[in-house]
Amino acid sequence: MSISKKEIESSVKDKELIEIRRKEIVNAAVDLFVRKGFHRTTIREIAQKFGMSVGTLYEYIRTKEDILILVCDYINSTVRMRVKPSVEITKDSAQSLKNAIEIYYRIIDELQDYIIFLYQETKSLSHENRKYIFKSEEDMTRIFKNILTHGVEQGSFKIDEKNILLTAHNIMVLGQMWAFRRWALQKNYTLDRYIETQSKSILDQITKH
Amino acid sequence: MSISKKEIESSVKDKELIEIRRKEIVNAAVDLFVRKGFHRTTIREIAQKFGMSVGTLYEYIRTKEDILILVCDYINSTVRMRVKPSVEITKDSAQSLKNAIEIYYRIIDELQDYIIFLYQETKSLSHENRKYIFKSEEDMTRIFKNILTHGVEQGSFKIDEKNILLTAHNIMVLGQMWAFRRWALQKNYTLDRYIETQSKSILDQITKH
DNA sequence: AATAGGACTGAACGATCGTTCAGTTTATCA
DNA sequence: TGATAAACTGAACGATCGTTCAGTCCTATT
Repeated sequence: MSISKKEIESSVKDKELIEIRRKEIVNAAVDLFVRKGFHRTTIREIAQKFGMSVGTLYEYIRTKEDILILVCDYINSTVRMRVKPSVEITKDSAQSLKNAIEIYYRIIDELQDYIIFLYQETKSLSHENRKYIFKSEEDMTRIFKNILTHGVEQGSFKIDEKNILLTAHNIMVLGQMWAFRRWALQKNYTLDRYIETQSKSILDQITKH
Repeated sequence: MSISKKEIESSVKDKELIEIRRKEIVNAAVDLFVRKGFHRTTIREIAQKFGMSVGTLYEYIRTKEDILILVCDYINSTVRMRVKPSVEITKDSAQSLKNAIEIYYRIIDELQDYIIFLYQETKSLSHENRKYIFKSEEDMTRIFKNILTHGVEQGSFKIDEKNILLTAHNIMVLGQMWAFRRWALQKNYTLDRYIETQSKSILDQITKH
């Protein structure tokens, strides 16, 4: 599924073992990265945390950046894998959108440390790999875009054709904001209230009055 | 004005010279930081760029993080100094808000590299200094909050008391999004269109129908 | 049991970089 | 003009860290 996993070379032959070890690496690295940041985390720490030597670690990756790719990829696909199956496009477009927003925002709340990490460390990736992260985010945007387009087509929503994409981005950013502005928001609002308020104002905005 | 400048110690006695040198340091550092990131930029590069030796640089700061504080502070106060005097609370609240949004969004467009930098490197600051950055962002939020509150009081806007703060945050994040989602937005919209669309939808949402 | 090769180990390497400090230059003022 | 202190210099220090590789361990095959 994920592109990067296929592209990162390894000196180990056993494909299955590569999968197992890389999962261990990601599990160890994701906590350290989120807690200390990419640059402050050392290869030694990661190796120690999943109980292997530095040398072995380097049998499964080429560089430290490879680990960052694996981690970013893991976070992205975790979010996507949990949103996608829960989202359904029904006849009641307003309800579909409301559901999708709620699911997405709750996952952001749950994975807020990871979301913030993605925002902050994307720049540590090479140009090539950064493009991959953006592509992944565009996949998520498309989910909301589809719901919106469907709602417009069947007459539930009233959005200028050209603004559908923008609305999809707004929905996503207003969710992610719950994570990266938590220092201000989470003192003043509960998650439930936040979801309710934001989704109400989004729906108000696009529903025919 | 800025807290940090007073708090960073220096071995140099001449207060005026400190100001001058620190401005040189910030000017040199801001470009390098924005282009290469904080961790990838070396003290040597900064010193070389403003034409002084590493030793001299260390007469004006204590650690590398001090430079980061100076730079973050510089970016924040630049934005604030340019927004604050241009914003005025008039009788026409809707127009006041529209103006404030336009001014803020245009500055974000102009300083987008700096805004992204702030988002990404805040985490490299110590807890103490991060709080300072958040406080600075709250100052900006207050500008919008005041306009909104004023509009509600005189009956132009209809916002639940408890949601005024949230609306202010929404306005700011939808602006900052122009910078940190430029990979998607700036291909599809012009700044003028972006400002128009976003401010229209914000105003629609809070204006009594 | 012998052997081959895949998987693993961690000490060592080399490069980088923040920071310091002994010494030099410059400016000030008696 | 000479003395004093502030300002400046950059080589050197010490610590860190990504990466490598010569050698060991383990497992499967004959």
